[in-house]
Amino acid sequence: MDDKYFPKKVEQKWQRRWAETRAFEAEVDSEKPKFYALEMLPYPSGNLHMGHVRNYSAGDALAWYKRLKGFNVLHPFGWDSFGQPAEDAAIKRGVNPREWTEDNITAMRGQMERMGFSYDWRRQMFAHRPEYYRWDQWFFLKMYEMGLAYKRMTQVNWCSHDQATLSNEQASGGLCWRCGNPVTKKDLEQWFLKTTAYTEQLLEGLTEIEAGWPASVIKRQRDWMGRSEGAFVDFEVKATDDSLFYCPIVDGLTSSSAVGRGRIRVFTTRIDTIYGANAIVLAAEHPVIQANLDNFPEAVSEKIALIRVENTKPTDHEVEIEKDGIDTGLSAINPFSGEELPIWVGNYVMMEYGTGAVMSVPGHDERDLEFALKFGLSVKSVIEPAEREGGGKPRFQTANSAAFTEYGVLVNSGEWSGMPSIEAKREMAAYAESRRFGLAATTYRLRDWGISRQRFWGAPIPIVYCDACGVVPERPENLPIGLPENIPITGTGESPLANIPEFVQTRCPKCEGPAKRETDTMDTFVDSSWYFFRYTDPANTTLPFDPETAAYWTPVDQYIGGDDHAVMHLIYARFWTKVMRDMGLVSFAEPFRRLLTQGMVVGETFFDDATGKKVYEMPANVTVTRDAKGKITTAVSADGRPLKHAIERMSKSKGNGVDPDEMVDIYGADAARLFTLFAAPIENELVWNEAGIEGAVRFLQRVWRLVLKWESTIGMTPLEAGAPIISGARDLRRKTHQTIKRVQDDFEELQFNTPVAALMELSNAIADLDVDPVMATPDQIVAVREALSALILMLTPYAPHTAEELYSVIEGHEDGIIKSGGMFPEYNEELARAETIEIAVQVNGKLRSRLVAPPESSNAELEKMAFADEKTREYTEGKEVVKVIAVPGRLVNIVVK
RNA sequence: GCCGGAGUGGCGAAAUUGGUAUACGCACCAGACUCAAAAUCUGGCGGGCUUAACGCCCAUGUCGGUUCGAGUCCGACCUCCGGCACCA
Repeated sequence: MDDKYFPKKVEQKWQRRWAETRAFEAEVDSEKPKFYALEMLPYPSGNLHMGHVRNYSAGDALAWYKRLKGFNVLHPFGWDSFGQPAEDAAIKRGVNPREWTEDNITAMRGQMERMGFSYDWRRQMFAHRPEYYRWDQWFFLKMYEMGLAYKRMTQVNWCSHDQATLSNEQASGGLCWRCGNPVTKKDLEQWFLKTTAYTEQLLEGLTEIEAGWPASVIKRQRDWMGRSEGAFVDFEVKATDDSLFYCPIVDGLTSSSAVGRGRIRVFTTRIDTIYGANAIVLAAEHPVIQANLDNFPEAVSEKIALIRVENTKPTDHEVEIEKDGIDTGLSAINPFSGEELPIWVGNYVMMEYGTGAVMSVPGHDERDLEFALKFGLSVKSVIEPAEREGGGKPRFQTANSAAFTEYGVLVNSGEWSGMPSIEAKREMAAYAESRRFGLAATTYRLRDWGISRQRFWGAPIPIVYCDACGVVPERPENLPIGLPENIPITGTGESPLANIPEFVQTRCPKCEGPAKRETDTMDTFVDSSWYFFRYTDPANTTLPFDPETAAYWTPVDQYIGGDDHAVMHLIYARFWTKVMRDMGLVSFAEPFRRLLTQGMVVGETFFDDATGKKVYEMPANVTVTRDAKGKITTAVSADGRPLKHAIERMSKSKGNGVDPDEMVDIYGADAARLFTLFAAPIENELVWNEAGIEGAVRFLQRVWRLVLKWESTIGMTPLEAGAPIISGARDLRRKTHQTIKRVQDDFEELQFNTPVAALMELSNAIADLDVDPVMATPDQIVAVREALSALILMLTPYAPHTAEELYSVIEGHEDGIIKSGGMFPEYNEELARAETIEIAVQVNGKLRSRLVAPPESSNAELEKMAFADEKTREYTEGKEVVKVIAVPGRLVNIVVK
């Protein structure tokens, strides 16, 4: 054993040994319990950053822990290697996207290996390779067959900066998820996957996984599905001239036989307020409006066109959009009251939600009120607060007050007056249904997943257009439909594949006649929707994976990644799994039993106040002052210039990234891993602090020196389970077993930071045993040996290289921990038990004294000791004792008057 | 605006879920070793009062409440962070 700890030497040695011994290769083994540990796959940008390191360090720690606990652990890795950056590089620098991607993967793979993560590299998947994406295409064909894939004209979310279409999830907040620029709308024919067919299942499934997922992610998914219960109500259109106005059946809402010509259907969650309706307001895109554009007076048509154009503009949520609209001149009959209501077009009604038509009730809806006030429409109150506090009459709505949007009691509502809202909602919907002009209904915010991308670097959609046969799916045996090599990529927003005749021109799979290929490729989120199943059977050439093999490994027991995928990847993957279940490939519906979302790694950055230029990436040579809350108020550089301070996500592009390779070079992979897990709870944001990692190295060095000190002594003494317990060694053995329990309990709770503190305490305890090993008694040697052995094994998840090396020193062989049957240390309750414990003595709830007692002391004994205690007597003497509370093992509280 | 989450030393953070607040680490201070420095080791380190010791008082964003006892539970407020955003 070296006198000093040389991380690089140890790390290289064990990385080689692990590869030679195939230490982390796992196979189906029905004798052992399995554990599937999975981290979200990265995009191969070419650079590993500290966020990756944190993510994979946590996953690797868990994988190691489970191995040491005797599980058969599947821990695979792969690359989300389709996508835009490769194409951007091709456009900007003329490189080949495939070569660029492969080079990046090679570079990052090297970085990953230097970190020493325990992956089964044989199972590596690459989204961009035909062996993988042929199965994307295979799934697409299956879904097409099942009626889950379809094509339609739509307004897509369009990012003009990236020249790319985006799904709703990717355009959340009106901003592009990748570049952050505002999203506009564009008309395009697109392929969709019917995620909406699974909305209810996706919602119900959340209750099943709720316990193992972060509450925030569950909540965000629920919000994203946006279930809302209400009713459809059909309003009959009263046109000035019936022959001119056509009122088509609203698409997709034909389930009710009551809908037909001459009616407009609205969706409302507040049918109880229907007597307060003053207008019907339609989206500019509503079919009734679009079908009749030519029939409106010119001024009206122009206004509608204007609103439509405004709707396609980027949305800026900082600024509230002003209500706008126009009276169409049409009117409709309120089926409840018989009242005639004007039909308006309003910019605040969205075609994508509900039916694209609302009944405007300004007395009880903020938006409708705003609209009514702007255009001078009448406002009527039809709901009163149910409880009249103080017995006074409730205040009536006036036109200028805020809308009363809560539930209450109906007024001015004909025969329904006096009924509470909740009851009225149910009864009025039922009434509408019986009269065939409405029905109770549930609508969702979730929409189908648009997967078409006018991009090159993705899996081609395996569809052929034939003049004779129309839209024809490819034959599965023709897969993969490969991407052509060496083609010009322009980035104009059109599908690059459309310009490649060799790709486009093909034969119809049905009639063998000439035909054209679909030139759009799939959203890359398709690749990541099922990759974790491919890991179970990565070489399969007849199916995406063998169902039986997958049945052994899946579902994933623990998934770890960033919460930025809460509503994209994590909804798509759940959807895909449900589809696979319906295809008979898997037998469950939820792919991830437990989910852990780790916080971002951020860096403190300082800018020169005068020039705005970044001057210091790390705060090492910056002097800062902080306010009472610890926030940095001023920062000054070493040469006295004032600096601006910012905390931002670490990345190479921001220039504040700490390069993992550099960390490994200076401190070693083990220290880097240990520090990222110790510095903060895994779900918190981690502010990178260079000094902290030095603490991690120091700790590893201390452990190294401890082993060095005891090496020769304990090497000669076998560890005997039943060794006698004598005096000094007793405390160390107790500490060892208490630590085992703490570390184990915390790992089960996925707490990675607190076990490190426990291990540091144990290490300090061994060092505190101030004995020259040569003079040590046998029981001391046994205790030290046990403590060191446990310490090293428990250190493995954090610092596997160092642990392997030290373990080989103690055990005297070089097989590696896993191959030599190393297990997580056994916890012994008997040894962990304290002989004496400290009991707090409180008088009137204030700590006044402490006493030492046997842990099994009864309440009566504790009380007796407390009253006998001199310090306690000072506070109780001469006072009336009202009450005594004793908590075994903890405290005695004496209440005196 | 609506919905979540969080406020504990100079900093990252612990606290067996109502029972001895500040574990562990970072930074800092002092000492030992050294010609010196680094490294290492030892000690100190929430605030206040007290000449010092013994000790006492106050401290988990603020103000109340429940309780023998509150960082933890309840109510109101303040601040910060995140999510959603005209969803009818």
